[in-house]
Amino acid sequence: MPSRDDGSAQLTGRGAVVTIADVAERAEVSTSTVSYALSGKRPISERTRERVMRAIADLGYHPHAGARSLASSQSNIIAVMVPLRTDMYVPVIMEILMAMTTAARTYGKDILLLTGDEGTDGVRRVAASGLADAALLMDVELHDERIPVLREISMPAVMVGLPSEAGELPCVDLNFEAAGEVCADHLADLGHDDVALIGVSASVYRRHTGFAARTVTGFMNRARERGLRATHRPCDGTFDSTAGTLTRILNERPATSGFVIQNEEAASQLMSLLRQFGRVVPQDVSVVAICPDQVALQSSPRLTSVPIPAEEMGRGAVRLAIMQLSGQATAGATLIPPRLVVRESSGVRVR
Amino acid sequence: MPSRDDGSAQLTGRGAVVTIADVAERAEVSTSTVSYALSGKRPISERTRERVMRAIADLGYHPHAGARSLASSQSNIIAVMVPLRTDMYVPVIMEILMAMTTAARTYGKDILLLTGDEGTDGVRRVAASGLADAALLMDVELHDERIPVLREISMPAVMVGLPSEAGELPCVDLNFEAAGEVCADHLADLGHDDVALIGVSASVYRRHTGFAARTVTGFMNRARERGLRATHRPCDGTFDSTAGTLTRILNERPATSGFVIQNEEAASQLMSLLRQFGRVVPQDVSVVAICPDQVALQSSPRLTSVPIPAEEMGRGAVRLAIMQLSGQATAGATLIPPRLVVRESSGVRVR
DNA sequence: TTGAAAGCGCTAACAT
DNA sequence: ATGTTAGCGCTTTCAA
Repeated sequence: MPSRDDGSAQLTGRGAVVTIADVAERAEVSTSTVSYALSGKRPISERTRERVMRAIADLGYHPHAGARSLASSQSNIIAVMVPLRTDMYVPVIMEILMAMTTAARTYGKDILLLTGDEGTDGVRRVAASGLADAALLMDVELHDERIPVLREISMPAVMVGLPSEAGELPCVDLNFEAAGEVCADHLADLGHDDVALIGVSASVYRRHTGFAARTVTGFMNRARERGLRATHRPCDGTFDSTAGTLTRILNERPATSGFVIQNEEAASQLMSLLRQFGRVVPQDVSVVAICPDQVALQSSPRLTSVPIPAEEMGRGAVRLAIMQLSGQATAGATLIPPRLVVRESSGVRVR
Repeated sequence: MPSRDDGSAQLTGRGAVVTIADVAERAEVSTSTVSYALSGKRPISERTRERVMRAIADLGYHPHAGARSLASSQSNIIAVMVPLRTDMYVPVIMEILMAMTTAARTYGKDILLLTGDEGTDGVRRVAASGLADAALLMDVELHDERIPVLREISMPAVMVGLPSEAGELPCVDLNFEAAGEVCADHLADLGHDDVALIGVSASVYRRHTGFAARTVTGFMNRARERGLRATHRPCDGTFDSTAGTLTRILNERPATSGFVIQNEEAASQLMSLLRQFGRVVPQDVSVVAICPDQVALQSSPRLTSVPIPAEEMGRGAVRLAIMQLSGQATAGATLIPPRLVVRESSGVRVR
């Protein structure tokens, strides 16, 4: 390799390679001083620090990530594993992912993307190769095979979702059980006594993906406590499925005047169908959705909803990972309390 | 730092650190032999290779990513920049992203996620720090500020989308102009002579995000060539907007019997509205959508559509990046030809 | 408050 | 076909 002190530009991928030695030379200090000025791990005189910073700016220096990771055994990379086939609504996944990426940058970390089909080997690989120093797992299942692996490799990890055997592993999720309760309460408060929950597809319930079942539990229990007649139906999100589900509910219980819908695809379809069936919202029936704001706002009328706090979940997961990285304890589940936003789709029952 | 030859397990993040030296010792070869056995950059006898592979498996060895990147100036990481606020339909972005991640792994690469709000500095940073050795830019705009940066840092890069000043930079996209043509042709072939394109929100057209305008161009030109009366309307995806757009079209041109819709949110709404307005699809009107299959399939009736080849776009972008990394030329645009899938929403015009 | 220098684990000449 | 070894650019003792 050509020596660098001839001042010629390098034609490698990195362009002109500026090293810490270059910075040290220009600032007339040692390389360790530059390193410490950057990390703050030992006191540096104000005068020296300024000279160093100046040199860094002048030369456009960026520390080499690989060298840093080799010397410090810290990659400053957080791996995020996203299942290929997920139970969650894709825009929510995306929003969480972006929130994670943004949050990670505020801690000087970057996000590495892993697909679920790399499976447990993916986690092992990035851990063993030192590629990442923490892992975030999205859309975890009740019995997730990645959980034992996480324990085994003892790498800081946070899960988005609520598995049953989380044990000491930290996780972040919306409190879906409380969300179900909030919805039941809202409808009960408005005087509705015959209510129905339209949920996600039956296959999701079968796969035991925590969140779906938890909403049902919260909703049904609270409905019973409030003395409501309540029922629950899955729905796979196609128009025909939504139409079938609604038809059956209205046939079996024509008096149903309150709906909770936890299915982003079906939400807007439900509104069209109610209109088509001659039910005016919110005069005849009230609808409460558990969905991202975007979905609630593009329906007509705009939906009263419990929003999915995607941004908060992403940010929270990163924060927990960073805490673990700095040795702080973070065990247990962080359940975000639901928030009810009342819009135009719910109102007092008119008899 | 404690020496490793005392056999004690390390309690760092990486657990028991297995190095190439450990593998070499166990296989009774030199470290370079292990390295070459892994990279294939020089011939290794079958017997030796087997011993090495055996040792690697026995010890559970994974090369240290940082060390590798330092020694080889190749990080094996590809950065992907996704805009925070995008014009594209989010599930499509996600599918492209996942396809990229999966494709990258087949080349032994990993994907690093960058948000658009890191802006041009983000690209500079990952390039200068050697964090990534190629960049993929999603949802590029017609005049994208990241393009000059890409040139300046001379890092292999591929764009998803079709900017106007692409120059020699490779990009991948669906041929939206041809997609517009295909839709016009399909409707013309079915005997429709009064047709309308319902597009994305006006703000997207204003932002000049290539794809939207290109579809309109292809559609309008081909419609004219085929002697159709054609019109074009933006739509922002809310139910009220879709209803308004449709109402206006039907008021101004009651004879309109062919619709092209390039708006995922509005597609299912449009079907409900047509039903509500008493138009039977496909007997009274035909609808062709430019949208992902998932959207086409969850509508009722299922939509004739030009699918967005998300998976192909993601895979193609990675392939082009890999080609550049290995020194092959890849200049210019790769426009994926549209495919028309006829389903139940289009049929011969009945007068 | 600062400097000198020994690695971190790997790759790629340069040997043989 | 294989071994030896000099770095890659940084962090972090150990010294001063």
